[in-house]
Amino acid sequence: MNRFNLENFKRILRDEKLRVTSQRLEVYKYVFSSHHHREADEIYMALHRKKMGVSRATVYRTMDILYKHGFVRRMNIGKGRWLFEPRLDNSHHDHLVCVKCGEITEFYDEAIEKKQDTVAKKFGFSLVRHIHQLFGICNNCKE
Amino acid sequence: MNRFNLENFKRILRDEKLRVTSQRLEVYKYVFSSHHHREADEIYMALHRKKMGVSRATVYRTMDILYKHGFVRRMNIGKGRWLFEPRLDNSHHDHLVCVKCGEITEFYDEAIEKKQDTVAKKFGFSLVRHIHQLFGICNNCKE
DNA sequence: TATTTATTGAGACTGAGTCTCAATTATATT
DNA sequence: AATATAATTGAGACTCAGTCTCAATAAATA
Repeated sequence: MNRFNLENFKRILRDEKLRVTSQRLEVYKYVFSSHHHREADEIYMALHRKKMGVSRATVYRTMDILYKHGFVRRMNIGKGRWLFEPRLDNSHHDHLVCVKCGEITEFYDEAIEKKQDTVAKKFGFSLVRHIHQLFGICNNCKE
Repeated sequence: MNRFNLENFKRILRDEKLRVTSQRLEVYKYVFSSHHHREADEIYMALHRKKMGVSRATVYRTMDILYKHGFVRRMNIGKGRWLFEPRLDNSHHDHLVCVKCGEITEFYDEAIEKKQDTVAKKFGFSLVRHIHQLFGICNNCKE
């Protein structure tokens, strides 16, 4: 069973003495309605179009909460922009990004994960998190 | 011998029909005067303090040229900011970043590099480049 | 239900980076 | 060397994703 469901989101809000507001729930529902990787502004615009009455500031604030509690992952895509990805399951993975069409493919490689721990240990680091993105040209974009 | 020396920078400018200006050379010299990882604005401010007469726009434009020709690597550090790193040798490496003090340690792991190629091939990607950063707490910051 | 206090939202603000265009200057041409 | 040509420069306006403000609103609590 997935930790990152709506009930757990509400529980965390209560535990943190944050209020369970309709705006926060709308943001959660939109982000978790698909596997899509989305930008914050995209989320704001979508809710705005649907007349959900959620302001830009609230979208950003809610995405911070979701991020801090591990509900979403965040990818830096340059120029100060983030791509958010809902954790629909608990699994960790990294990304392959097509530099032509922007398509994102997820991958997970046990050997790489283990090697990272080895490297960190060698330099006396306690690993907290990592970023691993491979950029290339996907099959569809090769002519 | 390092490809990324001043003479090669000048040669590339000429080959690309770009002019060899004193401003471009000043930026190059500052970036290649140490191993430091620097932000574009830091480079601008340093040259400004030294009264080198290089504008912010020119610093950014020159960093683009250096980046496009592989003279510097670029790390996205969030909020639309980049950290540039001179390639004082030809070697590729990735980074360990301390989340407390910001210290950056370079690492290179042959096995990880090879595994990346395998992963890319599996998904039909032609690898262009990659980002691999490990975040943790360094020895000095553990109390 | 009244009270308390976190949350919201319109819009101003931030700041790294980009762009504009007249003045400057590196090259090419003579 | 002088002139012509066209790339480059720089001051400062602009961009725009994201942040902040603060009066109004609405959860939670008594």
